[in-house]
Amino acid sequence: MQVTTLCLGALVFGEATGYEINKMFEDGPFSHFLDASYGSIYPALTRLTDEGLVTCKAEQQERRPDKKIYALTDKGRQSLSEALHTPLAEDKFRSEFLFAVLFAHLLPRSRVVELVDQRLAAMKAKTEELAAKDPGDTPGMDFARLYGHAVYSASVSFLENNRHLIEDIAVDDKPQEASREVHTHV
Amino acid sequence: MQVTTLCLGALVFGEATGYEINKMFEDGPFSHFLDASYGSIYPALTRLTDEGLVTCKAEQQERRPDKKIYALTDKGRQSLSEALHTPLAEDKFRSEFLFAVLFAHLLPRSRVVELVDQRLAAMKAKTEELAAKDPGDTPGMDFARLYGHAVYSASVSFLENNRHLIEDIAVDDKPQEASREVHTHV
DNA sequence: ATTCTCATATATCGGCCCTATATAGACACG
DNA sequence: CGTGTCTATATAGGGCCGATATATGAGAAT
Repeated sequence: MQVTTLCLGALVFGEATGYEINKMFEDGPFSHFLDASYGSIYPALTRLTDEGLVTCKAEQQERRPDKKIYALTDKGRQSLSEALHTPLAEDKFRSEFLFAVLFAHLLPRSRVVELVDQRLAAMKAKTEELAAKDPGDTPGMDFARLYGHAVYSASVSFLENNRHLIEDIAVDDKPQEASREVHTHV
Repeated sequence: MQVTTLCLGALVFGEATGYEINKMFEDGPFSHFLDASYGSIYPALTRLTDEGLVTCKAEQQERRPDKKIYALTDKGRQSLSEALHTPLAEDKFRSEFLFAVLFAHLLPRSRVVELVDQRLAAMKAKTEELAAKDPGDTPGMDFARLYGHAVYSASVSFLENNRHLIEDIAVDDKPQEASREVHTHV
């Protein structure tokens, strides 16, 4: 699914600028399971305008570059609908953490512990973030939020209960490093 | 983290050809949380060879193109270690299913049900796949497998318990479509 | 018997996309 | 009064995926 389609989706929720669409992917309702950035959003909006799937009205601002406000056309709405009726791609999941875990036996224990701690903190933050119900959310957003919450909760539980599995296969911290640290403290 | 680093990781488990490395991402131990394809793997291996991070010995085969077997050098092993000691990128998760769910109120109920069914089937397949312990797996792979199993299980449970939330906001199937189907049956 | 598909194996092209950067004014904080 | 952050658009460079090309052998289907 291309960024153009994602932009059409973003505009279902109302007209918006490229900047605002970017925020939806960065911080907003899409941020947890989609990504797109300026480098793809602006060209996408230009293409969509050329193809008549969105309209673009430039709002003149004093001493500022024009704000370009994009809105869906009927053709655009129909195009999105078609995309949602064709087979969807499977979820893509990419985790450098799990990649690193594969080499836990090559890493000092302190590094593995650090990685798990960082990840656990990030996961807990996400869980909390997704626990808060926003009254402005649509039912679809609500479902996605609850889904994410369920998955992140499971993730946190697993990590807490099983972190020892990889921490115990990591190698002991190098003696010279440990002693160096001690010395600086003493 | 670039594909070059991923290739270094793949070669920790033993020497391999580009084709075999691709399989590790396609079907093998990496497939659940990483991806890379020919278009990036072959150029990566060339770059790594040029930089002395891997060696390449060509094994001549009768009536076949040479098989190029790559192996890690000490420099390569060190480079991987360095990569694992620098801050890792956060997990990336991309789900067209959740994107589609945001527009459940614009889709016919039958389509939403279909999407959930497909996804549930895919998730269950993954869960089963990850339930099987392979004696050849390293402890790191085992951890990653169990992690995936926990997350996918939670995902299946959530979907089964909450699918009604989005199915109930979908619009009724269009009368003319429904009646058309009925007519063809009658 | 023959055809078709799948598996082995390498490699590249086109196009999409991310990262980083440039530009520029408003506003707040110290 | 500088520094950083927010609004807002845009592009260049480079990385990566998907599709395709090339060869051949094995096994399945017809």
